Amino acid sequence: MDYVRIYKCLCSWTRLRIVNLLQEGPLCVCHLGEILDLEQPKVSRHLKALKEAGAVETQRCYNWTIYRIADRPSALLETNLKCLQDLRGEKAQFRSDLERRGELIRRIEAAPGETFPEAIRCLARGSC
Amino acid sequence: MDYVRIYKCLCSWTRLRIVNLLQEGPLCVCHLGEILDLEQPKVSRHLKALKEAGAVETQRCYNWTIYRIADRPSALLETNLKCLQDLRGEKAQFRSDLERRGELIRRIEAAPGETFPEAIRCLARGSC
DNA sequence: ACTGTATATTCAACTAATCGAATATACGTA
DNA sequence: TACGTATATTCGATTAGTTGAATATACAGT
Repeated sequence: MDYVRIYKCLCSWTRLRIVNLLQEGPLCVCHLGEILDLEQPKVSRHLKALKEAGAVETQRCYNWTIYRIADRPSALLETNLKCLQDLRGEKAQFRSDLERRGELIRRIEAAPGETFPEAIRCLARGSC
Repeated sequence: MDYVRIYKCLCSWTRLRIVNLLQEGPLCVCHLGEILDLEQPKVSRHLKALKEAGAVETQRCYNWTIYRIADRPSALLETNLKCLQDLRGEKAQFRSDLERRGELIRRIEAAPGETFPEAIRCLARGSC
């Protein structure tokens, strides 16, 4: 795998925040956008870079594209994913992003069926 | 330490080659340039990026600036330096750069005093 | 002081990355 | 079929990174 491409995909703060969030569990594009407070096309483009470097994988679920950390990353990627996970407590923004993720998921789980389709709720549970 | 800056300094193939070489031992700018076949200002600028990210340190020795891997890198840097070292056999260019480094050092050690001042020879031995 | 060697910096040109805005595509549903 | 939602892509503008060429600085030796 191309080392430079891997490092390039990791040298954006937004993408590091995305990686941090996905290490906690899969998310769809719109939820990432909501947590990070970024417009959808922006999130999409960053996710594309991460995918092309092999850091994340996608799964289609109804209308949603669910992004998750790649389950068999290259050695260099795996090392960095693990290191970032170990360091996630060091960065205030990493912690607050994870807080927001928790709030979002609780909100989805508590909401009535019409607000969030069942699919998105099973995603929140990680069973999708 | 700033994660993005660290990844930025690692996302250039030239800088990865420099790191690979320095992991084997310290080198001055002109020897790096000779091994990599790059002009001196180019090497200097790449080294600056590595230094600003905390990956390398400098030591002045007569006319030469000797660059070496930082001896107390941040956790993220240390992880990556170690990982790159483990992977140095995977990249043909890493291997051939190390070959060229070996040839250069043998040449310095064998050369008569006028060709290479004593300082540069003690550098080659790592005793400078 | 001057010379020579090693290294660092500046500058403008070029290339790559990022962005907002708009649009296109995919897909389930009525 | 048309519609709505979620996601992806294109476009031109802006910004950041890299480059070659030239020049500046640092320093040992004369």
